[in-house]
Amino acid sequence: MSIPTTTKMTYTDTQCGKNLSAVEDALYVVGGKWTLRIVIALLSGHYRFNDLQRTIKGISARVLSAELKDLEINGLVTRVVLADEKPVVTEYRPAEYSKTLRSVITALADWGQNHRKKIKGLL
Amino acid sequence: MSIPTTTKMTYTDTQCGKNLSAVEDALYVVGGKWTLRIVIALLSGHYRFNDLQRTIKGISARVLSAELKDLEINGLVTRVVLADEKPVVTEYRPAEYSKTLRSVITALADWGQNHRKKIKGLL
DNA sequence: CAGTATCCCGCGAGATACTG
DNA sequence: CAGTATCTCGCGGGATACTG
Repeated sequence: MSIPTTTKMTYTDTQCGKNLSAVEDALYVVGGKWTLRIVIALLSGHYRFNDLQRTIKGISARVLSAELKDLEINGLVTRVVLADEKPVVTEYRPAEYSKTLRSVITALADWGQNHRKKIKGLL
Repeated sequence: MSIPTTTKMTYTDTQCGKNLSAVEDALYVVGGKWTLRIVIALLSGHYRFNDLQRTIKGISARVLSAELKDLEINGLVTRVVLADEKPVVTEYRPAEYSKTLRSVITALADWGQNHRKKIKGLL
């Protein structure tokens, strides 16, 4: 089965492998620079393209557009066209599935907040 | 807890801002392609350079080296030289602080595992 | 074993402009 | 408003080789 020739441990090792590949799977979908930020904005009620762009500082239309497309592919976003005449009106709605990311987001947000405190303490 | 059903919102909005910047802070430290994988390996008991490189498939020595350096700077890793003669022996130990990342890692791992299941179900 | 030194390339992504 | 079209560039990071 396992081949730790030079090192010991077997249990933690397979645990490690599982964690690694699971985290890799997650990061593949959600590890991009903008992905989680977009999901956060969506879950906070920003549904429109320009609104999203304004909310997520620094993102370009091109990137936002591309990012929304594969969020849709990954089942995290649903695109809804409310009006396709004259000035088009579109909404990007967080799919139910995107709510499963909440635990990830809070874990990350908590850690980030705490880390910021830690950094400030060092100055 | 309640979400304003109107298009204008203020509460959720500032919530969104907080989440966004907190998550950005976290991602800044831990959002790199390799960072979390390295932390996982470290927390699983892989302390040696070559061991880490073997465990984390696909990482090059150059990148691992660089990554370990700023993990050290960020207080997540402690470098310990066990022997500096002849064949140098070094250990990279996960700092106490790195354990605070466990919740992030498990949240991500859980989601990744679940996501993989979901994907398989769609085929 | 634990790294460093180079060389090199792709693509992620910024800036800017345009359209139905 | 909601995007698309280009053009451009840096740097993240792979490959390979070398060293104390």
